[in-house]
Amino acid sequence: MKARTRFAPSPTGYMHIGNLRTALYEYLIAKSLGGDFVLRIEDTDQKRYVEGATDIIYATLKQVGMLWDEGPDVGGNFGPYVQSERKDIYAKYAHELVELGGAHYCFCEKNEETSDDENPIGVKFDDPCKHIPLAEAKKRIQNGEPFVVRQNITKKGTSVFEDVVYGKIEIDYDELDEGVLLKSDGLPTYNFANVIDDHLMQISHVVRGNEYISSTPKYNLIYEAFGWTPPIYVHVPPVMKDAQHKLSKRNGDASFQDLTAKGYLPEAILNYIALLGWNPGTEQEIFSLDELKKVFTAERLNKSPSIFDITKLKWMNGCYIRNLSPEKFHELAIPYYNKALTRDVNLKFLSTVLQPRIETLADIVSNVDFIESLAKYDTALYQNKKMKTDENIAKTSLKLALNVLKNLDSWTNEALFESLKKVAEKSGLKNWQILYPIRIALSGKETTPGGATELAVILGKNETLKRVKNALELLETNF
RNA sequence: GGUCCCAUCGUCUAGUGGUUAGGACGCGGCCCUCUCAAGGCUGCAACACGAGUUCAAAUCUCGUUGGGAUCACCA
Repeated sequence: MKARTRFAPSPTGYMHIGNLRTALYEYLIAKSLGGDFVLRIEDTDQKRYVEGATDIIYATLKQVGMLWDEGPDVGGNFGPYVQSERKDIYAKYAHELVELGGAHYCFCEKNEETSDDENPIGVKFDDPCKHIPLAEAKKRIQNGEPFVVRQNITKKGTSVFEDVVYGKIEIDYDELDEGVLLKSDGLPTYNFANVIDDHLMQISHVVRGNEYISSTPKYNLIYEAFGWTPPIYVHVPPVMKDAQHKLSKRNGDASFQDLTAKGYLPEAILNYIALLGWNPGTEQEIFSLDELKKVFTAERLNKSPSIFDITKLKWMNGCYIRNLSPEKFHELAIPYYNKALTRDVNLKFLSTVLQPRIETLADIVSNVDFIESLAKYDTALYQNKKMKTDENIAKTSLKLALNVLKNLDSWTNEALFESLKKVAEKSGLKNWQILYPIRIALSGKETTPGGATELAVILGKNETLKRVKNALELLETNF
């Protein structure tokens, strides 16, 4: 049988990291086995539908390169791929399930607070409608009475099933409740739709969060009633924000969109989340999607929840940024330059200086602030024990440097460095006693991306000379 | 509360009866160096606890503790 997996998000908002990771594992299981990855939209809860949410799903999957073989937009042999368009299918199977004895019609009033006061935890709902004869129930439906289809749990004993991640799971049938399968609006609940769709779409591996473990026996009962074979189950543990809270949009935790907006690369995010709960069995950590397809096996998925660690993502993102071609990096950096800079500077060179130094693209902004305008700074910055400089040395160094720089025509990093080195030699100063003050004069900052000559190249000759002159004036009035 | 599941450095993890318990992030130190990064080297740091089984347990069993999930006309 061909491996087929599905990603079945409900269009309720943004793409969560946990969702995306589940999608990744689904994609990798299918692709590592040479199978198909199906996209299905689970929009059976009209109340939670969010306009535009499906577009975010499409866009995200495309950005990370997880292309689907079948789905609402690309079609396929098992459509439609949007659940609200499959209403008739579910209704047909729901009625069939009633005939088969796997469910019954229920006419009880909907009670929003069932799980709280009226039906306290631990007390199962015992549906009186279970005992209505089928013929009578059908008559009431024909008369237009609203109804739901509710599952029958008649089996006794223990349900056993095998999970790829968790192994053998045993749950007593007594624990299962007779949940609603088809709602009074005619749409199915997840509990029913997922079984029908997964079977009809010939899904071989069902990958989902481990919160579904305890209801899996109910799904198996439905498969059984229809005489269908249940899929291979792969329940994955959640991605946590900390030891006790799941990562969730509701808490304002980062979504994929938030991360890319903050300058994380889609490839890095994907690589990072692949390793949150899975490992290759080797010490390799950097993986492209194509590499993952080759080495992924569901058997190496972890059982326990993992905490999303932005610090490690940052490091990994830095690795990806450094591995970018200089051209690509420059292209990605431009929007950030446009945001932070209006001055005409050597952006190409700025990119080469920035690339090895930043971990997210957003770091660009804080790194280039001094280029746009030189903030007021304390001349104490010129004091540095290790560099053996202070305001007085800076004053002489800058004077010497200025004389050479103003006559220098070849404004490259190498040329600047060579000529300043000569200044140092002639004056008996150390290289850094010349270079350190220049760097301060050009930036007004203690630490900068790049050294004195690099900053000079970025700023250009005019601005460099201007800033050195200003620095000298400042030093002369104070010392 | 019932039931199910989980438990190795702060974090992500390797480990399937015999290892100096390995790697990565982070943190500290050193080297390199035109500040800071990057790169190289290095240090600190873990088997939740208690019984058992065994010549031998992070690994197997039981219990305890801690955590998570589930018990909707949400998925």
